Amino acid sequence: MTAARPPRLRFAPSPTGALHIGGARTALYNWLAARHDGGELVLRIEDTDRERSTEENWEQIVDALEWLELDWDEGPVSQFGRAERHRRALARLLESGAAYRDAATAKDVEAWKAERGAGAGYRGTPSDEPGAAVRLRVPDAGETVVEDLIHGPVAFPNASYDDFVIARGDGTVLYNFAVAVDDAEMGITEVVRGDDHLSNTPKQLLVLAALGHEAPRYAHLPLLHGPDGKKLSKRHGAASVQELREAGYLPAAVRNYLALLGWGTDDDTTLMPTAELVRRFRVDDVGKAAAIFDEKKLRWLNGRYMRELPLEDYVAAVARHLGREPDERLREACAIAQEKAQTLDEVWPLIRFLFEPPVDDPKSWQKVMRPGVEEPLAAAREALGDVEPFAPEPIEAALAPVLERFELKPGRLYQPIRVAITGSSVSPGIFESLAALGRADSLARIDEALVRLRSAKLDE
RNA sequence: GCCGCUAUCGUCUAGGGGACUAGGACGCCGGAUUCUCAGUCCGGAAACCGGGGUUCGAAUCCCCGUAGCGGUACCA
Repeated sequence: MTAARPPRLRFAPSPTGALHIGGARTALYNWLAARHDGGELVLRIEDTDRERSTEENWEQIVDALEWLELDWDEGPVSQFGRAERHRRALARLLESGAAYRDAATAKDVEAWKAERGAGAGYRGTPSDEPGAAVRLRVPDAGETVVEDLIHGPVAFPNASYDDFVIARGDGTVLYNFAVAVDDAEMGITEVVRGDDHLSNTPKQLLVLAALGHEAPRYAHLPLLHGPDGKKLSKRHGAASVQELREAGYLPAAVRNYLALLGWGTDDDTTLMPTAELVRRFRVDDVGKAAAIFDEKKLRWLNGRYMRELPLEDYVAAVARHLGREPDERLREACAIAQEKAQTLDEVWPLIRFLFEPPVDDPKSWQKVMRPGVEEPLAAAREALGDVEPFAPEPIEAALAPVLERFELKPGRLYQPIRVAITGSSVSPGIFESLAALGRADSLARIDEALVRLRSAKLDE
């Protein structure tokens, strides 16, 4: 047994819109780290910027996490809702002299810096003016070191940091202050977040030190980039969790894929169910380099998960995605399509012919309904009329003599049948498709195709 | 500008001084499965950013450069 207490982590997104894939990965890593050690996960929404925080954005985050099936033990906690505690901490710093009021504006700070030369951290002058912001005193000498779980120790010279603003003139606090106070007061032991916070960490460490709090352990995750190597944005296709859901991906596959983006095992296992992820994941093993989100691999992984799903679950997932009832017909349709789709989105085109008339696809028709198909197709129709029972194997057996009689390669007969009953040259296995459609509909559709074939001939 | 992070096939990665003729996965190319597509199976092409060091030996350690990224707000 290890001496370490179970860790307490937090996922702390700002409610500025849909949860991005990068945010989702951060959430997943926090969740995995917490579950791996039997720790706790707190969901805290960083909403101290009132203008950018809307209720709708809150819901989007919660909704995304729920879809990903990532649960939390506490929250969602509103950071803004902890304002009173922030005020108390602020008062303490003001009293001890660790922080001071300064009336300088951004312009003043700029001027100050222009005078001292680049690189010098701003140092203000205490003021009693009403509306003055509160700044933290940053030491001129020495450095602040972040002992990062992923990067190792990273040193930042104190002189390069401004006496930064921790509270606005109106008394509301700023991010770097609120985060430090909350992490400490909420008993957070491990902070796992994006790399973009690494250079902010010294500020938080300084706040923690001024307050006399112990610092949590930090792990800064490399950022995720789009296929062009740039920071992930809306331009990169499915960039949010919601878009992933709409594109027909399975939560379990997304978790597996996301886990592998920046983290790997020494044996390079790729397919890892969530339980295995929980068992093997360690933040310390996360890589340092930014990764690019590659939807191709996600598709492949998703296909693997789709095929391994028990039929009941598969039907349920497809029904939910299509907004249909998981009835017997859908169940039958899923049974013949499961091997073929990589995303839930790809299922409907394959099974559509079981619910609607054949699609009108001129390309398929032209490619397959060449001169000479009429006779064998008519023969196939006759053979199909006598099949008993109307099931895959008997159907195949009934069609074999037609193949022989016309000396056709299988595709020469099956493709026309496929186009006749589905309208498309792509479908599940032809025998399964016929059986699922049923004898009456199958024959009727082949008849219609024959009529169309004959009238086309007359037109020539 | 200043401060910081990062750098292995197209992509995700393994590898952390000799086991590297640099391994796996996705993707790609070719072949097989004599019903399409998908799947599956087999085979193939494909990488240590550049330059200096340290060392008997460097993808691995150090330095410089280059590139990418992040921070530098009374945003988060």
